[in-house]
Amino acid sequence: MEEILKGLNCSQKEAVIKEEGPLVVLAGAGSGKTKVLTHRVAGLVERGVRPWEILAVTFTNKAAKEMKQRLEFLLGEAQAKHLWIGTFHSICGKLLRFEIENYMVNNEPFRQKNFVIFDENDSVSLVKQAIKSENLDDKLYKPQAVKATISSAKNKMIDTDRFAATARDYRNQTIARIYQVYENMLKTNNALDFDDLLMSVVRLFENCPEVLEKYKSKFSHILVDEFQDTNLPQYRMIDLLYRGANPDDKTVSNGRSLCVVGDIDQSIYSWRGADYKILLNLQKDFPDAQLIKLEQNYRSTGNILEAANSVIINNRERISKKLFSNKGQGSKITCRETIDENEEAHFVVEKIKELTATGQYSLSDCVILYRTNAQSRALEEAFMSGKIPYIMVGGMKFYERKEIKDVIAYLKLIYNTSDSQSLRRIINVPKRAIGASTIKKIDEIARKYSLSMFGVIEKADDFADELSPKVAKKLKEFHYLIASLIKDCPEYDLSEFISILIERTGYIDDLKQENTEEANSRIENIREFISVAREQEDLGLDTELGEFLTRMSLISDLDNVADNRETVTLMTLHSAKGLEFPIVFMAGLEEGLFPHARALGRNQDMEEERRLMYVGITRAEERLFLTFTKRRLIYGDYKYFMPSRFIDEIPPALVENMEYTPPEKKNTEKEPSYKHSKKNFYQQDAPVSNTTFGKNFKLPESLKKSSTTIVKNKDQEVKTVTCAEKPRNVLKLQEFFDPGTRVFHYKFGIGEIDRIVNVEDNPMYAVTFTQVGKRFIDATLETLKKF
DNA sequence: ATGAGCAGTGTGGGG
DNA sequence: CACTGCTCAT
Repeated sequence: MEEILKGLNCSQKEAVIKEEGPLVVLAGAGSGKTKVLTHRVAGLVERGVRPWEILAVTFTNKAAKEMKQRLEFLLGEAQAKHLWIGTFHSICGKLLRFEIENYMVNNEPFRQKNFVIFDENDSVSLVKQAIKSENLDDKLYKPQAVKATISSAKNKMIDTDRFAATARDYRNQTIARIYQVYENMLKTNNALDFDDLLMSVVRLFENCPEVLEKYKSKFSHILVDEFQDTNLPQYRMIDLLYRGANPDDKTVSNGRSLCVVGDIDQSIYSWRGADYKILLNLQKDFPDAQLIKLEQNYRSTGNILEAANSVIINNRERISKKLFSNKGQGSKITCRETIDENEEAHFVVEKIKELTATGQYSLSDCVILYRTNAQSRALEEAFMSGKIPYIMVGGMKFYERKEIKDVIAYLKLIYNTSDSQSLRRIINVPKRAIGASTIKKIDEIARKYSLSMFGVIEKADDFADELSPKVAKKLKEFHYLIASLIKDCPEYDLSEFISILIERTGYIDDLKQENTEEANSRIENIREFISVAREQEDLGLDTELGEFLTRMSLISDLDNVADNRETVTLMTLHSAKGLEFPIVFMAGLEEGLFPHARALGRNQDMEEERRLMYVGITRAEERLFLTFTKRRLIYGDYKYFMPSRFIDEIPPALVENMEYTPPEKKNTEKEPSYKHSKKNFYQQDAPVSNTTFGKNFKLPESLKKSSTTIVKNKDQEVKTVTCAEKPRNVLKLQEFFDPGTRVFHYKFGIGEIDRIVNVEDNPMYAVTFTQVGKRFIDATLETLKKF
């Protein structure tokens, strides 16, 4: 225990020690709340609590992973692996996989246990189908907007009946109809959307006392991180797990505990139903709760902290709290106005070059935060031109790419043939001459006979008067393909099975025929996906298809951000929650962008914007740069902006302004050349550099080559595969690099080959890159060159 | 059934 | 600007 308490301050110790009952920790930014949580878990285990009795809920998978790692260190792997650590969504997914069939609605299970999870795209397109099937105009009822309404209802635990009953106007009554149809469709697809994961667990607990009792007695100690971002179903779930169905039960606290950690100043997810009032009201719900405040900040310098404090005091709805630091004043905050988003981006790039030039800071010390994803484009371009490696969090996620979604759709269909969404996605990919009209017909038959679309295809012969023999033949072929895969799936490891899948479906062949840069990169991505599966097998993760698919649905891009990479990080302010960096740039501080236009004039929303500002500022340890521009390209034309009010809320004494210098005055200064000629700046350094580019990275048009995928290096002989029409039949006398060879990859930079492995009969290099870590690279594509 | 070309519309953030 | 969806020709 002494070991565990070492290095903690008084309040932190108190929070770690408390044995029984409810505990609320109000933890300011950088006050060591993660430390409190992990040490609390370690302390419990040390006191004899069994690891599997502890449930720790975090906000992101990344945070969960970090916590797990720290606990492996503190407790050893043997103990740590039994802990239940995860996000609400992943824990719900796991729990439902076991228990969902116990939740009965009208005498049948709410879902079968092989349910699939629909992501946002699937859900929106399902809503769209629902709108169409109700013969409504999807211009009047925009699928996205309707989905958002349904989602917010679900986050308030409002089911279809109650939604219909409380719908006052015609529009909402119509949405109620769509909601009902949408729910029916989810059910026929045996699918859940993200919101359902949470809501279903609550309903399960409410409707099934035995199941609740089972988990209530299992989890005697519950910890929740980032509690200010909890929504109603999440809170209900925690409340039910801790107190059970009877909140007045006084024996609850016997040897049990609930510890929630949060900071209402960092509540930034109200738009998805989170409500910091849940945290504020916790002492009402739990009168015996102990309250601990952590106010010492161990992260930021005085100036940064003071800026954060001065901004957040403008919010009216908050508990007064003032963070203090013992790090000294530190540097002033730098504020910079630029002419447009390109100059803003170049300022950031040049500043980073300057800060890292002396070796005092490394690229991984720097982060650029912005309000909207759209802002990333100009920044990315500037980093590419400036040859600074960067990694972008968010944006296009790995599993959101077409080819990955396609492969996952195959897997989902194989796992759960009721999933007509996935079937629609891949029934004609690659082309099988099954077009839109056929799909429509299948859908109609499916509705008529209450079958899944796959069910219709299975029984294609029975619908001879509706499907022509030609079509039926094609469908039978497709059915045979899927059926054979279903049959063979259990016989193989997952990674092997995926190889077989892309082989038999002809997916890779199809891409190979295409023989374009894009197709090759898709092939690479699929191979990487196979490697992900393989790696998960190696790590001993559960690669049973259902578990794997759940994990893939819930993984977020942030989770893949590895540490210690020599790259700058780009991300939204929302993604940055819980992270810290020595140097922080906040870009786009303009009225209408940040605070966002949709928050102007609405006080509640404005306060949330301000909390977002607070989150941004408090990510910084040593240096903080704020930038804003006069004009910005939106929808293709320029809009003009005023500086953000949040800048004015920082005391001028803390700020050092770097005024914008008009171009004509600049000749005498030693400013970078980009200010003179934007065009030149983009054109000057064309060749691909040894940098890591973001996942959205596309080669500039000028660099695209049709015949090879390798960018040649002047002084290095590189063999390139000359791609004929059928590249796979070209006789290749290829020499492979040996393990240990230092290599260069156009996307991942420099690395070293660990070994050569075969993935679906394709040689692949397992390479550890300095910047992106371990990757599998197709050896036949020869994208690697000796370094 | 498929693909090219055009018109219309949209971006707040994320599991 | 970028993406989707629709129309029309093949």
